Amino acid sequence: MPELPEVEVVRRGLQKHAAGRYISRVSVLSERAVRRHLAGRSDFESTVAGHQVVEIRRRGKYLWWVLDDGDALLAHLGMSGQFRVSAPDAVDGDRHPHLRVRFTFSDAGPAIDFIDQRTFGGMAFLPGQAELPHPIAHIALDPLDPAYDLAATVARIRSKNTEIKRALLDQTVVSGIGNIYADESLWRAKVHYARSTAVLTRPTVRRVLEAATAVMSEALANGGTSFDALYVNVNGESGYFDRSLAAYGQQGRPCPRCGTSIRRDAFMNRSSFYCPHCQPKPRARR
DNA sequence: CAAACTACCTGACTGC
DNA sequence: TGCAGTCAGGTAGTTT
Repeated sequence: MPELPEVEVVRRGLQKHAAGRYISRVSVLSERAVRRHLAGRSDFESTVAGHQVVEIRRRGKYLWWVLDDGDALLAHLGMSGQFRVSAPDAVDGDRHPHLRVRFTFSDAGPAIDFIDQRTFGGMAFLPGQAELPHPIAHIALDPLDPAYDLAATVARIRSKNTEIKRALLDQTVVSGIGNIYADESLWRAKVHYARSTAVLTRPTVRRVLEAATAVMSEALANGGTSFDALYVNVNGESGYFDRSLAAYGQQGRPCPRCGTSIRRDAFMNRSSFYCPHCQPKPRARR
């Protein structure tokens, strides 16, 4: 599912295929895709049309189109959202079944489609918020941001009273990490998902965060992670990082480091994959 | 105030 | 073959 590396792949694709172009028409096929745009579907269509796309920015799993006049078009892919360059010969009767929003441009180039099966994704037009849209002011810097502060993030995690994986998934602590990269980071750092942040040492938390940065950088270099057609880049192509996963989705397979069978636990209403030998369960605390 | 829980969604898959 | 149940999981909003 789209986490930081996958969203960054999409950002780069949009930067290449949408930046500099003038939006001539916006068609919202599903009102739910613009539910965060409080003025509604037709207002979204008429307000966004006519703008030029200046550039595409990203923080964590959010991305936003910087429009001329300093306005922003904020988007989140949710679980299954995609931005796709529409096929050159696409016609109305030929649309993707989960097409939610189509952006048509004033030039002869292809439209950009927002496609989303599970409809957790969406977008909103935010006037004058190109620098940092207000709805994501609470989202922490991500590890690939030049201003990301590792030491401060270590301190923030250690000040919390929770389990390490919950802290990694908390987008107000560090952004961009989802279930896949949380598990991979913890496996690399040899830390169990339920270890208490309050008692982890500074070097241990640092090791986990450095692993997160490394694994997401490697995934980005491989075009992101995808298990199926739900995650693809703007040209509909899959990344290759799933072949490099050591823990996530690998239950029953040998740990690449020690050979012990990878386990899967239910945690936080989702799955956690880990090596019971490399990442021993914390001792129960009273 | 912080931590934890839940609703929101659709489609693939499993078991009977 | 069909159908109910389970799973996938990021975020905002609510509850504890």
